[in-house]
Amino acid sequence: MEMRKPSRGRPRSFDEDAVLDAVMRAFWEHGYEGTSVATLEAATGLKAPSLYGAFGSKEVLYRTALERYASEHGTVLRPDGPAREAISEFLYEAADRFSESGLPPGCMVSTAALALGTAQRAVATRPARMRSETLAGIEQRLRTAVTEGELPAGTDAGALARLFGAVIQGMSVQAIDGATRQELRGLATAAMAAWPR
Amino acid sequence: MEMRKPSRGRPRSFDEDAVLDAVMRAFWEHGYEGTSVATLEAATGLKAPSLYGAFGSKEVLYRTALERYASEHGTVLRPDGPAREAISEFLYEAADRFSESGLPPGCMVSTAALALGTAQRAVATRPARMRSETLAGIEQRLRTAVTEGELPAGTDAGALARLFGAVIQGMSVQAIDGATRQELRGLATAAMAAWPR
DNA sequence: TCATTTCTGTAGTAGTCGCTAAATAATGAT
DNA sequence: ATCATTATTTAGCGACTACTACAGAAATGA
Repeated sequence: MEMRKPSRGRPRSFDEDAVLDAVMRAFWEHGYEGTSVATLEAATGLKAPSLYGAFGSKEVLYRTALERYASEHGTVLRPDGPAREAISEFLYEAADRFSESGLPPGCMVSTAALALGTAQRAVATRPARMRSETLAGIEQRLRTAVTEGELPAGTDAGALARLFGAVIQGMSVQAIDGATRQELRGLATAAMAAWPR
Repeated sequence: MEMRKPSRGRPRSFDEDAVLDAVMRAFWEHGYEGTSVATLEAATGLKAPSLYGAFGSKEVLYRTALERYASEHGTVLRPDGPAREAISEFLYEAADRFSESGLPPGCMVSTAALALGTAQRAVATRPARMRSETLAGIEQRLRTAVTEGELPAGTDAGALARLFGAVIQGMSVQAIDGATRQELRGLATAAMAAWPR
């Protein structure tokens, strides 16, 4: 992907990956507008020009951090096996991830950029698309389960997908509000009772 | 509640209630940090000194608007009748309210102040408590339903309450993401399948 | 009419926002 | 050593933030 430039000139004094990790945590915890460049300086130990030199702008920094979050802390639906187990695992994994000690609570995507000033609306587009893709992924999985007979014909796959998506998003809110891992797991268990039979 | 001051001096040139309504909509749509005083001036047609004279500060203005939202656009659990119907109505009413045309989408409380800078954390306290109280209210209603035999003994009322709370919160996120009223109602229907039997 | 009270608009405050020009430092190439 | 290139630091940019001193306007009671 990334071309390693032949190292001419003064080398970077920081590990770009570690810095991006710190940036991600800051945005994860305080959101886009709640995280100032001064906050990022404090979180990374770098000065603004270094951040801007390495990444470009606060907006790009946020997007990069968001992609990193998705790839390192995101949850994906297991593509094989029964759909019911895939969904169940998905919910329990979310419960665990949203309550991971040493990491900010909740999901960076679920609660990202829900309320923004008009100027920064461009920032909200990407997380909104991520949420949309998650819903679509769940729905597709459920549709397949219907055609394969795991779910009864006539099951409203779209509504069911929205339900499980809502459960994830609500778990994120409750994690931020201080719900424990045990409570989130109980929530996941209760949600699985909505599985059609 | 409010003492009407004996009207000496120049009277207000604006309807305080209408102004507070406009302020509420602005905060509802753009959140606390996403709404600047300049935004509020544009939304109300007033200048800052009038707003500050009538209310006090942006923080007080937000709290006042939030209380107004809760009393005028909030949903309460019907205290009588079967718990199942109360919860069901609660979900459908939320689906309708979150997709009311002419009003901002989603719930001002569910998605309020989830990610804030450390300085404004005081603002997040009140909506967080409101969410907590909603959860507690649902749980109490379910507990009663267990003791009255409407729900099977051994039902995890706490987990079930968290589930329905999460559904509300997730519906709010999806409403903001553009879900239609019909889709939200379908979500509510799917959620009610989790009701123990 | 006059003084008093209260509100409104003008015009600003100090502080923070995201961002960057310019100087300095550290490296590889010659 | 000297140059070219890149990174970091200092210092500060204009724009915006929440907020307010002040003066004028509009109502009141005396």
